[in-house]
Formats: sequence, C-alpha cells, structure tokens
Amino acid sequence: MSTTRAPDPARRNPQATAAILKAALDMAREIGLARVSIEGIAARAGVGKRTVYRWWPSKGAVVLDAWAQQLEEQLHRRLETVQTGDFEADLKLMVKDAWIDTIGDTRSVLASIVAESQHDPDLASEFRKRLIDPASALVAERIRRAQADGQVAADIDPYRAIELIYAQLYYRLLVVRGPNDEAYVEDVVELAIRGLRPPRQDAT
Amino acid sequence: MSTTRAPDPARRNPQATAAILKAALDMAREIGLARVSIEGIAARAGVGKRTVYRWWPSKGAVVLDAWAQQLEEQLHRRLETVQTGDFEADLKLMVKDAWIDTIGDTRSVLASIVAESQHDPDLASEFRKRLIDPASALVAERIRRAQADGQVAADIDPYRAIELIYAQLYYRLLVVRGPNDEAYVEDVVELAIRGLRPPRQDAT
DNA sequence: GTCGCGAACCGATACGGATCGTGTCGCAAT
DNA sequence: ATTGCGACACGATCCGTATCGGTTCGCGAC
Repeated sequence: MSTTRAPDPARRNPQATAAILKAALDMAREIGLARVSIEGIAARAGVGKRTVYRWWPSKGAVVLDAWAQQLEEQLHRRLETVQTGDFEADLKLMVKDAWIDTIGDTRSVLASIVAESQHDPDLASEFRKRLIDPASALVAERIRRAQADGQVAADIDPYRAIELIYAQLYYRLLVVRGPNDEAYVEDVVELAIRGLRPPRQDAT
Repeated sequence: MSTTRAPDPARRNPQATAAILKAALDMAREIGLARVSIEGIAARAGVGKRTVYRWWPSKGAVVLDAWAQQLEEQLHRRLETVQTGDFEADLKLMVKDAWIDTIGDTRSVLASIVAESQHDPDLASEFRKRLIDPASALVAERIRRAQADGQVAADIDPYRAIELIYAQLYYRLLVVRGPNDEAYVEDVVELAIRGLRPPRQDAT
C-alpha cells in the first residue's frame, strides 16, 4: 500500500517549478496541448522528466496548473469592482471581465483542457474546482441579489441561470466556432435574460 | 504536387469498409476514443493498417464516420413525426428524440469526437456538417413556424435559439457533468423558452 | 556552534513498450 | 496491367520507470 510516498513540498525547487510551469504554458499556446509532451516540457525547462512526474500526474495537470495560476493572479487584480446596481449591466460586466479580459487569448488552452478532461476524470475535477466553481460562485451571488430585488424570478436556480450563460460561450468555443467576442457576450447575456418569450404576453 | 492521388472509390472493398467501421465504433464505445488506435482498428477488423489510412485521414474520422452513419439510419426512421401544434411540446419532443433516443448511450463517443476535434479542424468541420447542421436545420424550421404563429418573438434568430438549447446540453456533457436525462432536457427547453424574466412584467 | 550523515530532490540518461505514418512485398480482382 | 488488399518491417516519438552522481536539507553528536 505504501509504495507511493508523497514528496515533501518543503523541499520543492521553486526555480524548477517555475521553469516547468512556464515551459508548459508557452508550449501549449504555441503548438496546442495535444502536441505537448512531458518529455518536451522537461527538455524546454532544462529539467529531468522525473522532476515533472514527481509533482504532476499528467501533462494536462501541468498546463492547467500553469494556466489557472496565471488567471488567478489576473483576477485578484480586478475582483470587487462590479456594483452598478443594474442587474443586466452588472452581469455583462462580470462575464466580459471573465471571458474576454481574463481568459482572453488563452481560449485555445481552455478548449484543450476541456478536451483532455474528457478522458481524464482527475483533470476534469481539478478543472472544475479551480476554474468553474470559483467563477460560478461569484456570479451566483449577484443573481441571488437580483432575486431579492425582484429582477429575477424567485423560482430560478442561480446555477441554472449561470449555465444558461456560460453554456452558450463554451458551445461556441468547443462546438460551433463562431465569433466569441465582446458583442457576442452581450448578446448571450441579453438572450439568457430575455428568453424566447414574445414581447406581448396575454396570460390566462 | 500530384504525389497523393485519390484512390478509386469504385474499387473499394465493401466488406473491409464495413468491418473497419464496425470495429471502430465498437472499440470507441468499449474503451473510449482516446484509447482507440488505428492499429487496433485494423487488427480487430482483420485488415492492414494501410487500408485504413487509404480511406480515412485519422482515427477520429473513422469513428465519426461509423457513428454518424448509425445515427443517420436511426433518424431516418423517425423524422417527420412531430406535429402537435404546441411549440413547447414540439420542441421538447424533438430534442428528446435527438438527444435521448438517438444519441442515447453513445454520448461518450460524442464527447470524444468534440474533444478530438479541438485539435483537428478537418474533423471539426466534418462533425458540424454531418451532425450539428442537419439537427439544427430541423429545429430551426419549427422555430420559424412558431415565429409565424407569434409564439416566439419575431426578432429572435432561430439559430441563436437553438444554441440556447443545445449549448446547455453540451455544457453538461463536456464541462460540468450533471445528469443529462429526459427530465433535464425538459428543464433545458423550459428555461430557454421562459428566460429569466420575472413572471410579473410592468412594461413602460 | 559545527560537523557528519541519511534522506530527498535535482539533472541526465537509458530502457522496454506502444503507436505513429510510411514503405514494400505477393496476391486477387477487375 | 492496374489497383485495392493483407501482412509485415522500418524509423521516429513519447510514455512511465529506473538508475546514476550531485546537491541541499534536517537533525543529532560532539
């Protein structure tokens, strides 16, 4: 049972760690995660393969780690800004901030990680924990406030509302491949909020 | 320039083709597309690797071909059934038919193909042409009819409405991994149609 | 305090195994 | 006689593990 001893984090070499993360992220952006290999990462970082295998379970985990770390730094710089009071405007700001400014041009890395996570449950779980959950929690809070204000129906599950928005963005990214820019984000939020109802509604 | 001559389809061996398609689809369902290899397909089909490479450019293309062919057969058997007149009911029927009955338990194959298509533009394009576009065209027709009847606002782009529905299903399949059954499909359609508006609306 | 020593990380290299995509046979069908 | 076919061999790449000296860290003896 005790064959795999956990390595000691205290003895970890920060230089090697940083070099590996940088090499992994750079290569993923240059040639795509699919063509990245652990051998390649180790070679580019000037590091033994063993050192990579010691601290990460797969190439996907390395790239996710590097990428998420970069996003977190960027997000900490923004965070608590959104407070215009208008629900739709706030939502647009939050989503644009996350999807355009923070994710931005690393969107192909995001796509690669989702792709890789289709056959790597551990990576999938780490991805949700590291990216999806924090991003959702932020938006969910704002939606709950809108429900308290009566701007959103009380029987809506905030997380379903978030799905309604982000699903559209991911769908474009992963499946249909249309433009995915600022204008599209606004359209996505508007459509999610407005629904498909005709403007004139004669209830029973 | 003329190094790669296209093979002559007339001389293609139907037995070999069928055996390859069957082997590819079976293996994809059993062990997942990621662990499928062209070597494995050829071995299982009792065929030389060269024969596979002659007719398909990648393992993803083989599996997509086999899978889409099966779906098309199944869809031809259903097609023109939906005509209850009620827009929401029709939409639920159509989507359940496609997502639950037709795709059904081959959903992991779908996920694998989308994953693979992230780093294979040709596969991505073939996937949209073979699956997304036909499915969308069917639903778009029904939405346009609903617009003519006044059940859907006239300024809605039918294809955006479809995205609003299918995006949710794909998002669950590829990213967040919740239940993706009949009940969820109904919820998805309802939420898409209803939007986030509060029930009471005092327009200006 | 400082010295010694074992444990763990480090870079480097080698290894067997798997799969890739191509090349090359002889055979069968047209 | 041309072409698809099954079969097999090939060089290349990457995987995950092992092994080798080296260095750095923690800790107890002196």
